[in-house]
Amino acid sequence: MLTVLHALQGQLCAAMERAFPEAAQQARAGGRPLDPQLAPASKPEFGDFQANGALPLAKPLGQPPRAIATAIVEQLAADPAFAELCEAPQIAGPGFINLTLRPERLAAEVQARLGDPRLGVPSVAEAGGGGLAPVIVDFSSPNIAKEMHVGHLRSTIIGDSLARVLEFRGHPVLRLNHVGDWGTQFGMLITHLKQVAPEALTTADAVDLGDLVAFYRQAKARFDEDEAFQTTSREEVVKLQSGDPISRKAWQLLCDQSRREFQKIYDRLDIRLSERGESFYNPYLEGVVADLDASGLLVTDDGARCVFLEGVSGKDGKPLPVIVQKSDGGFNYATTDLAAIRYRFGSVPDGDGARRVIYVTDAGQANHFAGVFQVARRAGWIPADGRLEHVPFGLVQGEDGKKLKTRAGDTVRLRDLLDEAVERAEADLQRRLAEEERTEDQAFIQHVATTVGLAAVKYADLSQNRITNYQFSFDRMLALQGNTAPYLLYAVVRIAGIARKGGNLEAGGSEEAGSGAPAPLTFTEPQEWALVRELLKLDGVIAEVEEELLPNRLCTYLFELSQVFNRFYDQVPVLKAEESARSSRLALCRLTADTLRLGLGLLGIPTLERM
RNA sequence: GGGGCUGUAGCUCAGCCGGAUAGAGCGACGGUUUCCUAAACCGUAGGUCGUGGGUUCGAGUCCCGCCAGCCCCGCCA
Repeated sequence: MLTVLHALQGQLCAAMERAFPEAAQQARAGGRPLDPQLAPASKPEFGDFQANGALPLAKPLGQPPRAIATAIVEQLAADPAFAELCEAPQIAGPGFINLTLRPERLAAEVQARLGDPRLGVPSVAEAGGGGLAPVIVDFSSPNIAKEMHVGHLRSTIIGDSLARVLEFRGHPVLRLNHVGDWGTQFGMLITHLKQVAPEALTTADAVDLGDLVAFYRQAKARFDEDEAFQTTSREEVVKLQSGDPISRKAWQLLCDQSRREFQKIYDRLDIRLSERGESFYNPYLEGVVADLDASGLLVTDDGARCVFLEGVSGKDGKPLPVIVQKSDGGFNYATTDLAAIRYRFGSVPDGDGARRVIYVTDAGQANHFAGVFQVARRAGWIPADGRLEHVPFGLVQGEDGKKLKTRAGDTVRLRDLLDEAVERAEADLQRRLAEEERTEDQAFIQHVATTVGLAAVKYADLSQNRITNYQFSFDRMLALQGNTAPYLLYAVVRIAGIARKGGNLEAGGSEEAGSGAPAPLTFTEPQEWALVRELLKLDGVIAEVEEELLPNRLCTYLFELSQVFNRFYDQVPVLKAEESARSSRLALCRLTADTLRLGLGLLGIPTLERM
């Protein structure tokens, strides 16, 4: 419906221009051309669109807003292109102009989508031609020698979904896993392992990952207390970063082991990622500092080299620094992040040539990224048309409203959390099968439980506005009613049921064999029209997610679509309908299923035929 | 001390560029099944949008103050 919206926008602007030429000219001269304030109708009874642009004109024109609206409507009515799209506009309330599309236009839009694998969502690749600049989505980013936990869940799921939406829109997307595989933490770990488990540094898988995690914790504790250990650790970092073969080998083994473990999770969640860890940027760190120095941004303070931020003051009103080289000469995470920005926007042989870079990390890093982004901007590393965006998200909390922990008080491992979701989904399914006296084989039960369990975890996370903290609850996410994955999956299953019971969904608008052109779609019931209007919103929703990077907007849409469909399903017969209505209703079912499958697919959620 | 985010129904949350009577789901209460999976549908009750100002034709939405919660703040990431 975006194309219709654009057409109406143009017609409204032209109508306002004709109705109030002087005001329009003045407005243009003032740099603020008249705006019809066209938007989707806020309520179904207002039609499809509303234009509120008459109201703000009342004061400057010295006329009542309804009179202004009337003048605009008169001009609109004189436009044949408008008359073809819309019924006669209604003026309502203080001066809103309500627009309702002609039924045959709506039916034609549905018809067009039935034959379109993209369901009416345009691709930037078609429009812009080749040579599109890549979009980078930086997400997940676990740390080597640590297990993935719930904290990584949000980044992984949100990042994956955003990448899928951008890919669907036709952007070349680089999904980058900026794993923590460098820096002080490795010095600590290697130093500690040399003393307690030297075999881990020379032999693959000599200790298992759980032990490695424990060793890491011990190393961290020693680092915080023991000065001699700190010194040795720092020396170890220097050895690693300068390429000492023994250190490199140990590092490689540890990374490989962790990587295999991460990959199991990614495979389970069907997430594709290219690993490009912090270590990748090691060769560029000195160049970053040199660049900053050359731009005159660098200041040495307390022995550390830093850039002082503009507009951000810390204690005692002093500007806040971003430290890029520590007093011992080492680099830190800010240096690495700066090197990454420079590389990602850099042109192709020595960079990615990206024009949009998106970081999906927790909101706690907002200050850090704001600082790093400012430095990058001042250093001139971001092209004029480049977009650099931090996509923050809130904490995962338990049902007590505190940070999610196990009963024993430990961090919840992602693996365990996914297991539990699948187990609970299976228990629910078994209970339902027993109640309904259905029998299904083990493969079916496993497949449904796995799909529903993982879908529930993903959807619960994605359906919430990411900026707020998110209260994790198995009971709520697996609930069979409400804004949950099972509710949406069930809508798809219902349509699949219609297909199984004899509804030929693939026949397009027509069921008549041999008849070349499809029979025209005819809709009579309000539930049909409600479904038609809902289906046509898809392209606008996708455009919004692409721009705002809020997957919950897509979730809300899919939930509302499912609700409208369930109402239709409940109140309007499909298979038992008279022939002319039957084929049109089957077409609606098919488009609904396709829309739900596509939308859920963009959330990383596969659908089911039966459940 | 400085900065960021959040505050909407009993609970969990939506609310798009400021727009008409603030919306869902859960929970509560009451209905619907000869019919495509009732994992559904229909209805009722439930609100000082933290609070006080301001901007304007119009504010949950924008601006300022205050209160509460969470998070961050020089050489960890």
